[in-house]
Amino acid sequence: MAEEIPEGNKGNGEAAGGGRSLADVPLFSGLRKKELGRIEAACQWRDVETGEKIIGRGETDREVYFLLAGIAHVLNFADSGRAVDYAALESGDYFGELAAIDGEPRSATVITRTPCRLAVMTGDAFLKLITSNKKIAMAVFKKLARIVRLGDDRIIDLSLLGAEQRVCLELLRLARPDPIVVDNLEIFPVPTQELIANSVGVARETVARIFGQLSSDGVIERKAKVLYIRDRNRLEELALAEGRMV
Amino acid sequence: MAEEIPEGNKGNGEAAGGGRSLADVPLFSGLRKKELGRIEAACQWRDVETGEKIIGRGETDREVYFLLAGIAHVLNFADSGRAVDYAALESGDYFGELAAIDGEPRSATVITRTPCRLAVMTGDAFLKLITSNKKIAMAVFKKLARIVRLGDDRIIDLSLLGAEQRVCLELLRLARPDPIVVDNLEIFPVPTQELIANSVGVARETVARIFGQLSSDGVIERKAKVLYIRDRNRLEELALAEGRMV
DNA sequence: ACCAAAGTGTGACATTCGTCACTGTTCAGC
DNA sequence: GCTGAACAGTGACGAATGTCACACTTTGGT
Repeated sequence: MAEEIPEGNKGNGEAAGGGRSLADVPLFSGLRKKELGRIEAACQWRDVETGEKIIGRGETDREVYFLLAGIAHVLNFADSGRAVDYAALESGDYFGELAAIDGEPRSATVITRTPCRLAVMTGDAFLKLITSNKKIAMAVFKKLARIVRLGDDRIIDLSLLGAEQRVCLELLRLARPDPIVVDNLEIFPVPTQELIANSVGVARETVARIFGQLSSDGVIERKAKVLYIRDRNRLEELALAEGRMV
Repeated sequence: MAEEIPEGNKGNGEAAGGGRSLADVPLFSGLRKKELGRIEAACQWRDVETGEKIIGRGETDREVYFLLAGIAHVLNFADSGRAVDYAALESGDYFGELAAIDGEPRSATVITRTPCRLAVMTGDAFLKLITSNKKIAMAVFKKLARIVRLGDDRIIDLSLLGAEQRVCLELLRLARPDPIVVDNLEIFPVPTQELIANSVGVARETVARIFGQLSSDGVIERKAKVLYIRDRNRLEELALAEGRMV
């Protein structure tokens, strides 16, 4: 942990949690204090409100961002207004590395969904980092590999599955064991239907209809901010069913 | 170029073109003879027939392959038999690096579409390579970045566009300027409709119908092994039209 | 030159799912 | 506890497109 900043929050009017240190970014775990300090010195710090755009598709800057607190989403908008959601970023994640690596325009937009605290590094500094530190380089390699794999899977889903299956799969992906009764799965906080729709590429209304069906079948149950998975097996069946049957 | 192997082909009964050298793999361009020799010494060589599987989804090996001659496809099969095509690999490309990087099972299958000559390197050797040579590391970073970008774009297409638009887009992607009349675009060799269908996630018959429509509209014209794009503007219009209207 | 195999063209049909147009519900801020 | 805004549920409807079934054409091998 950075020593000049106490663990608690300091001067973070907006961004909840997280200090002014990169120590909590897994990419830098294992770095010695001194190196970490050097890296921090090369960063700028930024607090942003909910709903602000940090990166915009097509822009040609090269900064790399470290998310120290808050939640942001990686997505893209169609001219029609519909959106495609790629990923949710949380504290400890970084983004913007593609442009730093290949110099191409931003391929996606990043928008905050809660107040966020960010550390900003120039693309060149990031490049120097990944070419000079093997551990960091490997971590970045692994992150890219993970993104590629997730993307490939998503392409399969979109190509071969129907809307209902994709929604069920997404529910399973979002589900976490109930902290109390570990056998039970739940989703908390419940994402909006629109968000799910954008994540699996269907219309919001379709998600609503599928949820309705699942609820009356007793597969899921929504209570306030939590969505309980009542019949995991059934949900998995639905998700795996025969390929698309449209 | 490797000196012990003359430029021409040598002992390549099956695989057309390409010698037994990694010199033509862009990843290794700029390497000195000696280093290249060391890398070559660490490789095994393999010739494979058309239609052979080189990597299978889910397998847990870690080899990295360099394609010295021939064409191979990266794809995945659904249980239903339908396939999803990710990319075509040609001479000079390499593949299999994801598993070497993160140790996870193969995410896709690779199948030859013509006789191929391959150089095979262990995952560990590849890892050593990318952690010890900055130039190579950057080239691999860039390749991964490219894959991520292509995947993201494809996800957008699949989520937002209709079948016809996706097919038109694919045609535009495949089109190359006519070597003689540069203004004209053409596609050669013509891929099978099934291949296009698998690349854009539609049924083969849908591709046939769209091709039929485009032909009678004079937008494309097929002659033997070449597909001519007669009305590029119209094709672009169709590709860009309003988002999906399904 | 012939033949099997691969690839292509098309019709009929059912289904899914997006779109539009609402109403009902929940929630955050006062 | 209100109130407007965001979110969720639902019906009607049609276009897009997958599936099945089959005939036709091209290709490559012997």
